[in-house]
Amino acid sequence: MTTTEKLLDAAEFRMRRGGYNAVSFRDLASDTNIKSSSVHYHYPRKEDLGVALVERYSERVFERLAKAAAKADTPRDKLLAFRSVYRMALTKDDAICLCGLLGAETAALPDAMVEGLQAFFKANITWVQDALPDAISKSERYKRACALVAGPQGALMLATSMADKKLFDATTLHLIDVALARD
Amino acid sequence: MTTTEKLLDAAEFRMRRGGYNAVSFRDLASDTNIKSSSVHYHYPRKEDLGVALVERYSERVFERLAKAAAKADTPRDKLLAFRSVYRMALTKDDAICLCGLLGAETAALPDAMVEGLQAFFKANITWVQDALPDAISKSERYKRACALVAGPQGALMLATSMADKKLFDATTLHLIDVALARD
DNA sequence: GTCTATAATTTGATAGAC
DNA sequence: GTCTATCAAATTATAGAC
Repeated sequence: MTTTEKLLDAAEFRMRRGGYNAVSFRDLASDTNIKSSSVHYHYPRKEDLGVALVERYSERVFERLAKAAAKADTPRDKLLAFRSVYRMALTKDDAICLCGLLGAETAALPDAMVEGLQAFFKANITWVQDALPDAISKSERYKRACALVAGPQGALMLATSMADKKLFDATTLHLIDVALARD
Repeated sequence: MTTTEKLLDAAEFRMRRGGYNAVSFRDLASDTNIKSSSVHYHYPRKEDLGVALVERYSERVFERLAKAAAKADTPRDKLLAFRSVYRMALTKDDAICLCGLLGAETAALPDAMVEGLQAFFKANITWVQDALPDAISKSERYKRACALVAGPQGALMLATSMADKKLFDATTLHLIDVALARD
């Protein structure tokens, strides 16, 4: 594993738990057994690290979505695949979505990071919209896609804060069912 | 306005934009034209301030919910009232829900604050559950209530991050409609 | 790429006078 | 309740040697 990979892993772990300001160069240095000045070699400013993090996170999510969607035939299967990608954030990493947390801090983040977050969410909405049945009108598909992106984000936050992972499952399954109801 | 009120206002404003770590004693001091040591007189540790903030915020939300519910007859009207309380966060304050943002940072917050957040969300779920029609089974009401609490929280985050307030309206209205569908 | 060293600023917090 | 003064630690960041 390269140093930048180790750094991004450590930064993602910390940022997904406490947000942008919960990560310091010295934290990352000790996590990866180098000095903080060496961290600055890889990411001169904290903003650079933040942008790289959002970028890598986005790529990973959409890789997983592409893979999951390839195996899914019906709209329902695709939406369940979408859900499973975010469910993994909770079960595998015991954390919420990086972009969900940073999205909540949007007002205090560097512009370059906000652009990355907006691209992430826009792509999420488009993905879900395309997964919904053609039979539903386009404007209605957009609304439901927004609900299916916002819902799991809120469910991740709620489940983590309440220390109740089942809450994510129940909530998101309900959301999928209703999103597929006839127009 | 008392000094503690001014302090809580300033702290809430900042925390709802950047999270717990985006607020410093010196920020609050300059916001209220006193010195940071005087801020410590009112809230010795930052944790004390955080707990007081969550407490005041929770009280205000449930006051508003009680008022809004008193004027609402049908389940749909009650849910629209619930939505309007969170919608105000966006339209009046141009910020997301304090507890939604802090909930996302749960893993990095003092225990006493997390307890306050859990109480807030639990009471939210109960409120919505009670607002849903009796005709829906209790376990189903619980699931839908979770979705109706998580959904608007995610929608606030999404709308803020995308700088598109209409997104909140469309998303949450859809959520309410489907939550009222027959069991 | 990594290190030592260090700068400049910020942060949470305390002691004690008024 | 607010102030001055101060502290110890943490933070982002840079310069320059190896």
